[in-house]
Amino acid sequence: MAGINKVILVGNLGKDPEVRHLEGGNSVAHFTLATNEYYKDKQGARVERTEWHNISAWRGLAELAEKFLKKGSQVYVEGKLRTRQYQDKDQQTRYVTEIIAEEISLLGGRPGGGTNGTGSATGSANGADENVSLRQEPELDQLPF
Amino acid sequence: MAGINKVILVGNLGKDPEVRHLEGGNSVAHFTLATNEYYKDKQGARVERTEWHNISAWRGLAELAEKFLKKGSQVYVEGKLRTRQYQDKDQQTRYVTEIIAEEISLLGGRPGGGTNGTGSATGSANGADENVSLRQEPELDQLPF
Amino acid sequence: MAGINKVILVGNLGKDPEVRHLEGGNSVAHFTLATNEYYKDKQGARVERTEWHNISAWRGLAELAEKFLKKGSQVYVEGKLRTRQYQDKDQQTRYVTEIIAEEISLLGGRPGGGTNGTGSATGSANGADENVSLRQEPELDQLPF
Amino acid sequence: MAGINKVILVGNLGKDPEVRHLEGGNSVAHFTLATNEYYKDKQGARVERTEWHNISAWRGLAELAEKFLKKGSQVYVEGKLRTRQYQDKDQQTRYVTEIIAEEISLLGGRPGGGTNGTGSATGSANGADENVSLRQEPELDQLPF
DNA sequence: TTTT
DNA sequence: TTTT
Repeated sequence: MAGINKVILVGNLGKDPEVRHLEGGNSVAHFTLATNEYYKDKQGARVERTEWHNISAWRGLAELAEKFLKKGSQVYVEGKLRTRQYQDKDQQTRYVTEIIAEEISLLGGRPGGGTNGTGSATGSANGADENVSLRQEPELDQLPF
Repeated sequence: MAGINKVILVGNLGKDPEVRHLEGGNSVAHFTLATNEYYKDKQGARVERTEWHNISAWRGLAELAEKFLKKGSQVYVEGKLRTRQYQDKDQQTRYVTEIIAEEISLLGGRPGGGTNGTGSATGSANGADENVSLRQEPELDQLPF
Repeated sequence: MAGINKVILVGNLGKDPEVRHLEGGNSVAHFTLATNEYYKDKQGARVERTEWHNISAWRGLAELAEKFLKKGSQVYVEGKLRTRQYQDKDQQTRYVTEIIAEEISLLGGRPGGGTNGTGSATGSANGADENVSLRQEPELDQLPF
Repeated sequence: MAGINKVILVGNLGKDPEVRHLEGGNSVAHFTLATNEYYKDKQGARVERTEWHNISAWRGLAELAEKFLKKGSQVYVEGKLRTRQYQDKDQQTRYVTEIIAEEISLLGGRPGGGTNGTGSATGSANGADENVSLRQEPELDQLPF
């Protein structure tokens, strides 16, 4: 029986996305996303806690990430959880959990959600003036699961 | 700025939950949840892929899990992602990603979604005839983050 | 700027779906879905409250509904909200809010979540033994908005 | 059996919230939220479509709305669907579907997502500099269902 | 490593 | 009635 595997995040990119263009025309972007939450501890002090998420975006979503997202951008990400295993340098099996993006939408107003270290202060260059949003179903057989 | 960190799963338990009763009256349940998906590969063959998720449920949700969930049960789980780090036996830092449950709802009809290895074929004993569903906000300062 | 408009429901069909096959090969299914919740009133008495939702499913999702869903079936429905206006018999403008389905997944175990008034007690005929689940993006320009 | 009734929206307020302070200290805010989507029609022309949602926020969420939200603000709203019936001026039964908010989070960067008709251009007055976010379970027996 |  |  089919199940549901859905993640919904709203947060800020920790760094500019890293994009790799694969042989065959495919491309993939990776970035980390911070989601903050606030609560009071037993002493009543306000505590901030940040959770970091590993996001993978493929094909059209990788292109959107490359063009429009950068360090600090506030985005909505919807996707699915996937835990991959790999061998570390000591040949130990390790696991890493990622969110495979299925929808990305750039949030925030005019001035944009972040500053680009490399300059390009061209007004709302990466702001959400335009409609920066895409939904894309994963082509599962093309992912290196 | 606060973010959104939300996971929604519908799947089946891989094993009976493991419940620990902590000092101080707190309790925590752990279980794994399988979400299946189906797709066609390039040759058009039907492929099934199973993703396994680590679920942690605290306090009231742990009690619900202990009483009503077992291997095979079909459940709805809503929660948040949390990646913990720990030291493995070689003193290497390792990471594991879990879903901290905020809502659990037992799905499925009368006969229940699973068989209990220990017997207890008492009709709808663990079926969803009753309302087996609970939402509970995490008390963040009480979790061993 | 693009927004997010998402509905996630788990509930039971109130009646068998009504399916219309439109000219041009398109088809649409309508059904109502009940979601129950339980709470205690001020006197501590347990109260059940049922919310009814109007679901519209198009094309492949309409076919899935026609083939596999019936009165009582427990389903997961994901979709988007849409409020339509129409003229009632007195030429008054009226509004109705529907959920346009984007994903439907039949839940529940072997015997299935419902009985079919027309018989067909063929074992797990409409149970979720098979993978009865489909995601389908709406072709917005083909919907009669 | 309990169900799931969940709505997730990201959009912009059409007007400032209307807040009523009820006898007994309770309060409720109403506002409309626009979610935009973009698609291409059969001729390939880009079309924008706006869906309007009726949001009701109670108690703490009403106070958050009153203090921090205004026309144009970009917000995340999570809640549940509820269809109310009422008698119109001709004593006809009418229905209206609302989203009862359970979580509201103000999105957007410094300059804030909207302009206040009454002035107060005080920098980030309504921006999301602060953590403007609240989750609150509905006290169902206190809502005028 | 983000954001406020 | 919003936003871009």
